[in-house]
Amino acid sequence: MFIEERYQKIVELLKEKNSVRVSDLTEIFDVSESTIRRDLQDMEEKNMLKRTHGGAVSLSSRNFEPSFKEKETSRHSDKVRIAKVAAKLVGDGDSIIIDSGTTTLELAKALNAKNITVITNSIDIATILWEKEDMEIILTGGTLRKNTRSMVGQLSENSLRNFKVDKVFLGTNGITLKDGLTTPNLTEAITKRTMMESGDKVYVLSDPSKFGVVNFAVIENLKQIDAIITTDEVEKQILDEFQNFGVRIITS
Amino acid sequence: MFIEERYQKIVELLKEKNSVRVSDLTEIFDVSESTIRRDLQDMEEKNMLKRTHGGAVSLSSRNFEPSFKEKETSRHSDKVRIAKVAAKLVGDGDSIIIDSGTTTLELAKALNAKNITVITNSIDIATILWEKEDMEIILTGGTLRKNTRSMVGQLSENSLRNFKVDKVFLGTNGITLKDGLTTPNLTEAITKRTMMESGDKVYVLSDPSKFGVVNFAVIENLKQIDAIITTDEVEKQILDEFQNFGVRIITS
DNA sequence: TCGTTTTTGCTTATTTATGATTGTATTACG
DNA sequence: CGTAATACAATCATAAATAAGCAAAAACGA
Repeated sequence: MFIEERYQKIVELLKEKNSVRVSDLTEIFDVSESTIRRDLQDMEEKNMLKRTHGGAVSLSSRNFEPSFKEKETSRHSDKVRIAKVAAKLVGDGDSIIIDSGTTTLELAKALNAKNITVITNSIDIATILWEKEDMEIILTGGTLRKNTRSMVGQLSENSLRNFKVDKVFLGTNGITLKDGLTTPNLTEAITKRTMMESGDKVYVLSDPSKFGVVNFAVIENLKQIDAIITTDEVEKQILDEFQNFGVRIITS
Repeated sequence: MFIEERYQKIVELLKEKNSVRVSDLTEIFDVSESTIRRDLQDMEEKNMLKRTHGGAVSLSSRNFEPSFKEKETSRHSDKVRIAKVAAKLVGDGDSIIIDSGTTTLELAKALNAKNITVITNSIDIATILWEKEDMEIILTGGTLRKNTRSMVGQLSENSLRNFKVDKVFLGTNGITLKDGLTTPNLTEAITKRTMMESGDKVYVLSDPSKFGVVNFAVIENLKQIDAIITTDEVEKQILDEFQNFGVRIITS
């Protein structure tokens, strides 16, 4: 078996399982650990995978597929449900803004409208959309915030001011009646606010854990929002309060 | 049996088995190893297969897209060498622009100056730099060009005009004395030109295969360039011509 | 026919792929 | 928090595969 064939096979294995172990690969190919390590090193240089202690993971899985643990802890299934509802709001030919965030990332995956224009400040969302056909993708630019992999700051806001889109899909870290939408980072809050100003309709995607949470930086009060998309796990009483306040609630 | 017939037969074998060994082919055709190697070398140049140590594998099964990853593997070592030289030009505290491209991607990997600011229009470069410490990363924004994974267009140029950096590192698809720097896409050419205007020093990273090549869209003539970084594989005579023209050449 | 070009095989020095070994780094666990 | 277990990089030796140069054979054209 040639090196090139091993590479192919490793790529295939990564597609199936998202990760491979050095020890398994030595058995599969019947070669030494040195050889496998060299293979992985080579493949990492060629951007074919990401090495880890003990083996390697596929690049896409690293960025987009939440690991097993993450899925358990961070309400992944809620986010997928919310994203599917949000995706239905996007019609063929729409232009939309998608904010960075884990829930909005799911929205990007779920999008299936034809011929749409998407503006985003998230590198991960751009990478997801990159593989879809029939779509114009515009990135806002800006300073890269490393922990959210999003572009924020003045540059980002300047770009956003060039556009008026049909719909804006925002993520948030906290949402209450009194303080509205909040997030831990001021710069990010300002970017989100600019996004709201660039859209006709503004939707907030929020899993149940965000309700009642207040963070440092206020994005905007609820009056500017057209609807909050969440799941029916949120207590009915809380949702009613929001609706009485004039905010539309869409549950999945 | 004619050479062409051997070629055909090898292609057939590759379709069946996905890989062929030099040793098997010598038996099948009853010729020497030298002959088989020459055949494979020829066929690789004609993009009929991919050589490996010991034989060859078929292209189709390997990678369905000869786009980005494929480009990366061709002349990869050249690119790494060039990138290392370029990386040395970056000093602590510098602000630089890095253009999109496979060679400049290697530069991003090789960067090791402290406390620098990097402006780029490449998602892949941003992703590489994302893991490094001590670095501010600014993305230009713009429309996503799918085959180069870069941001181009008006938005990109507007962003770039906000900055004056110490050094600009550009990729190119072709470089000649007469036509200067050229690339196949007009929009991308304009973005590159804007980058040049935003920098004090402009360096072009070019592997040897780009010399003498002219593409559709002219980026800029050579007068605007401070130096071309390449390898010593380029014929001395050609490099001399460039130097006589007033362009500094840095080889690795 | 003769000189030229192409194709081929052989030889040798070089490169590549691999496994083993050793000391070091990272992770897991009590 | 410290220690054992595991994984790692770096280095070396070796065998296989390769590139490059040369010479012979075959094909070709005038």
